[in-house]
Amino acid sequence: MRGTVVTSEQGITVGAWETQLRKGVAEIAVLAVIAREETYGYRIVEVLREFEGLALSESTVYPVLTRLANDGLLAVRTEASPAGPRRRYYSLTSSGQRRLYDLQESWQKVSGSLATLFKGVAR
Amino acid sequence: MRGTVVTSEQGITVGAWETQLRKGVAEIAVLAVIAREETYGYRIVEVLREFEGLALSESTVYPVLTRLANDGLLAVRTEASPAGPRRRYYSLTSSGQRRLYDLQESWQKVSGSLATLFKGVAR
DNA sequence: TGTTACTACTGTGCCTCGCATAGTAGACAG
DNA sequence: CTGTCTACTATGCGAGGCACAGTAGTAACA
Repeated sequence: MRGTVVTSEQGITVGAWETQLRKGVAEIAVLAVIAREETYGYRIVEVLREFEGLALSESTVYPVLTRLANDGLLAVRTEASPAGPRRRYYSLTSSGQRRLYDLQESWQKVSGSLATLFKGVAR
Repeated sequence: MRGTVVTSEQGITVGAWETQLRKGVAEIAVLAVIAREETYGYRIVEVLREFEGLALSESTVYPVLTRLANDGLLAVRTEASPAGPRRRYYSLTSSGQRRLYDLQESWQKVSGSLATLFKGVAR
């Protein structure tokens, strides 16, 4: 019932993500890092390690990248590394940008709701 | 590695929750509702339905309550309902209050980190 | 030259959680 | 006595995070 239903034509979208939010953050964090600058998996792991509470292991990031790319949210390009195997550089497609925007909206709602909820809690 | 390790004696704690955060919000939302006032499962579902992005179904809330109670974070008391089966009223134990506080801390960190991350994103 | 270390990505499998679905049961209105 | 709220219980699935393991490229060092 309610908005949980995926309205047929758009597959996995924000509605489904709001379900996923509670297992998530990973997707939005990865998208945000890529939105700042085209980059590759190993680097994303390093970058997110600098953000408290957002650290993700490689075994989380790589599958996310694969999934997002399969969903058409990311474009890929490979380039030789000066110190290792070829890097797979990811950038946002227009759907990817749109998705990031939508996820940010959802995040704001949840975040705002939680803040409101916390206000009623004596500490 | 890092804080993900469960330091033997305290079982599932904040470290583990920071793993769980990404599937979570449910736990912190439920704890927060109970912190405001002693209440029961069905009512929690109703209350959270009023918060955008925090709506949880009964099949999510009840298992959460059971788990939190088993972990000693909630105390239970039953009371007859004027219009249905007996209600199971939950309140926070001192561990529960402590846990809620810790979860709020973690939430702030993640939330703040995401906000910082978003700042670097052109829109 | 072979060992170590860092870079960079791939693959497998487990465990937890959210949730859809279904069921039980009390109270009460028509 | 049927339907509709209220209130909780039980089952099972799918998705995702992550630990763990493996492969491979580059380079320093003995």
